[in-house]
Amino acid sequence: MTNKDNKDMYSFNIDKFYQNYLTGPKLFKKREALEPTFIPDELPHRDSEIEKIAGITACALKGDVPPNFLCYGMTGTGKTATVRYISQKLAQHCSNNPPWWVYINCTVVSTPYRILAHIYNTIIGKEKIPATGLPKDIILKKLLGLLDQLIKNSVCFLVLDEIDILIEKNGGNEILYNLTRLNENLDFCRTSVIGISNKLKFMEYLDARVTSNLEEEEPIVFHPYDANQLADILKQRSEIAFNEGVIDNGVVKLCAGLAAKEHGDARKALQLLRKAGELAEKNQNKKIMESHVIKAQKDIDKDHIVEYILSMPLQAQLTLTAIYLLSKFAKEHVITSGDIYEVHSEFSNKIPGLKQLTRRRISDYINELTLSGLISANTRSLGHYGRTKIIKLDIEVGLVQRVLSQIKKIHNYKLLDYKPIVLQTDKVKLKNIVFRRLI
DNA sequence: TATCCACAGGAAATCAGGGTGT
DNA sequence: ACACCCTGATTTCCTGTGGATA
Repeated sequence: MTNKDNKDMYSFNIDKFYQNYLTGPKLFKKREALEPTFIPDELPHRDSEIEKIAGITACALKGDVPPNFLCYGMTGTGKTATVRYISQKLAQHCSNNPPWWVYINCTVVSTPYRILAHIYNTIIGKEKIPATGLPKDIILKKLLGLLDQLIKNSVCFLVLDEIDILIEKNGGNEILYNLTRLNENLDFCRTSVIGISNKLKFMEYLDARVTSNLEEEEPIVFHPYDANQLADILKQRSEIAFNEGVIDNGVVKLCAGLAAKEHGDARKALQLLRKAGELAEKNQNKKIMESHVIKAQKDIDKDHIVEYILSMPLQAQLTLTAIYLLSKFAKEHVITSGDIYEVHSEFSNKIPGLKQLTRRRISDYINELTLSGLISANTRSLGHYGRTKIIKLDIEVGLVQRVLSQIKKIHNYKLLDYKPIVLQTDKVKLKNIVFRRLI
């Protein structure tokens, strides 16, 4: 460690900071209004979607079975919000026996077993079904019994958010098949499945029998918001979220514009505005300015990367570490998947108890990192020297360095201090990666 | 032009770790 | 204690392949 590594050391007076913060200007009135989970009284620019869904679900008011249907649209196009909005409205117009709603976020609740358990536990209101252990068919039977017993003569909506995640795993078709035809085994209760997906083509991976069950109605497509619509949404929310007059002219427009560039993502727009507000408050500014938005934009991108890397499993983090080391020290060379494997293998000698992975597994990790946008990979043929993937780090080296050094094992075993030495054994490729401890 | 490297990446099997009811 | 369940991570086995080189 040299002095210049400590350049961002400075003295920070936390007491003073809190004091100033408390006496400084108060911008937020109700911060939750900018959260993605917040459902406002009115949903601007989603009239046609609301109308369609209302039409499909209205028969629940009279106790009939609403058909299963799907909602498509990119992230931040209001799919989940609209469905939740409808559920609130439906309840308002249903004095007796209002429908039940079970929300299942398939990112979190991602296996057939857990979906069944989640539905059961949500309805009964406690953790009655254990997180693991029982056979699925037993739980399905239990669930059917519970539905008939507790939700007599009413409807239960099962909302499967991010339903596409389910199909990618095996068993996804089976659980969807079961869920979409629960009614055949129910006497008193009626269920209806609402699938929410941000991938349009996920139906292709679906079994034909599930498709027909799930597409009893035309899928409802949520189109991205344009900049003006985003501005309307932001205006509406900011009136709830902020005190009067704290937003500078142009801030809303800027947020809307930036988010519109990213496929009209309302979530992003709201996040920008919130972050900008937080920055302004932290700096004790009286107003949120455009400069705060610009800064917020940068911070959000960084936060995403940091959060993502820290949430990865250790082996994935080590794969990234290998790529980091290679791109830091072997600048003049290209990085291949074989190199990454070699370097990663070295790690398993350095960290006690760490399993050495196979090439196959590393290949999967490389693909995951590529999908996440942290790296990019191009398969290239090197003729007699085989075919491989050329990997490139897509984010700033310094940032990767900082994040990786936060990871305990990587830090404790000083992996970032190792240096892969690349010897060129032939003119085409780099090979024979040897590790040497740096002093 | 056939060859052959160094992988890519699909499918199925296996393992370990969390559980269950009897 | 025993037989069995569910899941996620990984291994095993495998077939496929672009294009420089022989």
